[in-house]
Order: sequence, then structure tokens, then C-alpha cells
Amino acid sequence: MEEKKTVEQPTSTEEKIKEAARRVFTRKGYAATRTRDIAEESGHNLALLNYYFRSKEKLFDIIMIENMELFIKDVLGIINDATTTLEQKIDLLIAHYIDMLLQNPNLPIFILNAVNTNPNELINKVAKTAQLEQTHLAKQWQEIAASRALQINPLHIFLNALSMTVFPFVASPILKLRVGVTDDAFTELMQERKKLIPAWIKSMLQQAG
Amino acid sequence: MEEKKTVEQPTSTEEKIKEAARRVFTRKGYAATRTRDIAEESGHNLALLNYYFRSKEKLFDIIMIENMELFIKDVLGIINDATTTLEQKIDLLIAHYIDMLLQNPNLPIFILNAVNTNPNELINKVAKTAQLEQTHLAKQWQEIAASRALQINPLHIFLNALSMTVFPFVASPILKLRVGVTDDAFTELMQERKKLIPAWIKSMLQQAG
DNA sequence: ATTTGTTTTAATCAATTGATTAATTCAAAT
DNA sequence: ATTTGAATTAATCAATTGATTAAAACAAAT
Repeated sequence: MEEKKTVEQPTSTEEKIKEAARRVFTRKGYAATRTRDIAEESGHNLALLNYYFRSKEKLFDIIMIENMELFIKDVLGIINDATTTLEQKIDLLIAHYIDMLLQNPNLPIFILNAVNTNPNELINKVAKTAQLEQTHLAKQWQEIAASRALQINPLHIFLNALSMTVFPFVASPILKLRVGVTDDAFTELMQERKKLIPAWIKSMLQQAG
Repeated sequence: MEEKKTVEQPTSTEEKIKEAARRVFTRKGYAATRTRDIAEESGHNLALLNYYFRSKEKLFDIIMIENMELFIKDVLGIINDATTTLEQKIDLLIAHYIDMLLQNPNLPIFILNAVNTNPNELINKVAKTAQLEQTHLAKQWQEIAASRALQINPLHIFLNALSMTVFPFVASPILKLRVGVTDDAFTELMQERKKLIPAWIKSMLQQAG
């Protein structure tokens, strides 16, 4: 009904609830999260959640959109930089994502989960997430696809980069509990992959040409 | 209290409920699934779910374990075959998983989700899932790791194979809704990957040697 | 036909959960 | 000091949800 014209202090109650919601939602997903979990995690009364965000769903939407934005933040700068080569962009993108995901390790499972259960409605909400088609990276990509008459669908290479970078984070509980990889070993592994994945990807581009 | 000694017809009510549960649980996960959803999907009364399976959680455990077994079924035969080379095993494993996942496309998100939210309890339940350490594949793997003094942790290669095979299935909603890949195109893409992924993996083994 | 044990149903329960309400505290403006 | 509006709390609501119960339908054996 009425709009809140709250002045946003950096650590306002509203902000604290939102951050609590981000932690709980990102860890447990929408359905498994109780509004009371969020209230408790935030250290505030349950009613404040509805006071500031109207409903669980509206709060979730905010978190989801912000999480999505986390995924493309800083990336547009890299892929639209006209001064870097395609190979440099690959290096930068992989390194950026590994660093970002090491700090937000359950972001991937959150997003994949949301995308797999909400499909349509969700994608519409985040439709604004920039057109990747006309970026500098896309142009360079098409150039290389044209110059070396690629034997394979370039989507394969893109998929491989995404897979090798992101999948380890969603599979990490398996690595940690079944394969005996410690937290530190996992971080070390991912640091190594910052150099390895670009090398593998470039090698695939060679082979495919 | 008392044990049910039901004679299992192939399409018994119990079986129908279990299959309905498998569909709903695998599609929506544990928390988002209502027992009434399962009852409705199965075409039976809600009370029958508790009659046959005692509780939602027990039913879920059954589905989860069976889904886990789907993941290693047929695979033990491949990795313990003393007559095939390591490279042949790679070919067979990738092809098998792609075929299996094409028929159970939301198995990966189900398992990853379960593993990411239940971590400990779950792994214990499925602890019996065979020791991968002393298989024929593992021996061949160690041999190659020893012969070519590998520059990198062999876990990287394993992770890459898993990533490139499984990740596309959890990312498929993104491919379909954002990248414009149709269902048929996705299947075609995965069919191509049956040949491509083994080639990439072998190339990585070369480079690393 | 009757009995016996299993399967199925309709109705209901108790607990949980998202949300609201009414009252209270607090802070700033007057 | 009083007023005003925002922030916060405790209590409560209504709907949902997992589970149970008691009765009914069914099938097989006697």
C-alpha cells in the first residue's frame, strides 16, 4: 500500500535482514528456508521481514536478482574491453569467476537450483541481464570461428569453460566428503585451475580449428 | 511396528507411489515437494503414502538411494573390466553417462542439491557406494600417473571429465531459455560430446605428461 | 456365507508456517 | 512536553502440511 521512504544506513535493520536472507536462501534454497530462519539469523523479529519486504517471495526475488547480478558484475567490463585479445579475455574471465566463487561458494547451486525449478517466471525477471550477443568478446569469438573453419559448434567450448569453472563448486561436498579433499586443498585446486582451464580451452580452440 | 510382506507386482500401488515420488522429488527436491503432490501424481490416496512408506522422509531416502545407485549402476562393470585400456574405459564411461543422463536429465540437479543441503547425514546413508580406490580403473590411472610424471594433480582431469559431462544437464535451462537451444539441439549437442569429451580428456593427459 | 487379513478411503489432528494485527517503543520535529 | 510517524515486539490467524485414525471395501481362504 504505502511506500517506505527509509533512509538506508549501511547497517540498517532492513539491510541486516536482507543479508540474513541472502545467507539462508543461498544456503538452503527457497522452499527449505523458513521466514523464521531468516528472522533468527538476522537477530530481529519475524514481523520485520514482512514489514520491510512484504512477503517471503518478494524478499527471495530481491536476493535472487542480486545474486544473478553478482554473476555478471565486473564481467561486462572484461568482455567489452576492445584493447584485450580473446585469449586475454579468457584468462581474465576464468580468474575472475574462480576468485568470485571462492568467496561465494554456494552461489552456483543457488542459481542452478532456482533456474531448474522456476524456469520461465525467473528468466523473465532477470531478462534484462544484458545481451551477450553484441559484445566485443562475441565479435572476437565469431572472428576466430570464421577464420579457422571450426569443426565443432563453438557452444561446446563455451560450455566447457563454464563447466570446468563452475561445476567443481557444486560438486565440492562430494569432493570433500567422498574424495577426502579438505577446504584448503579445494581452494588450492581452484587456484591451480585459474591457469589450467584457460590453457585447456585454448588447446581446444587449436584442435578444433 | 509390523513388517509388510506385500507381494511385489510390477505395477503395485506401492510401486506406483514410489515412481510418482521419484518423479516429483527428482523434479522439485525434498522441501518443495508436498506429500499431497506425490499422492496426486500417483493417483492414490494420501494416507497410502504413509501406509507403505511410514513417512515422507523415509520415502525420500529410498528415492535418493535408488537415484544414487542409478549413478553407479553399470559403471562398476566398466571400471573393473581388466580387458579394456584406460582410454577405452574413458570412452565407455562418458558415453554411458551421457546416455543415462539424457534419459534422466534432472538426476544431476537432484543429487547435487541433496548433497549440498544434507551433506553429512546423506553421505553416511550412501557410504556403501563402493570403494572406488581399488578398482581396475584406479590401478590404470595410477600407472599412467606414475609413468608420465604428471605435472598436475590427476584430480583435475577427473574433475574435468565429470564437469564437462554432467554440468550441461544442470545448466540446460539456461541454455534453453537464454541461449535459445531447443530440446532436440541439446540432445544433439550431448551426442556430439560423447566423442568430443574423451578426445579432450586424452589430450589433457598428453599435455600433462 | 463367514472369517481373516490386507488395501483403501474420508475425516481429522497437531504442528508448522507465512502473514497480520494491535499495541509499544523510539526518534525527530514542533 | 507533545505530537507525529516510523520501527519493533508479542500475540495471534488462517492455511498448509505431514501424519494418524477409524471405518469401509476388497480379496483370499475356509
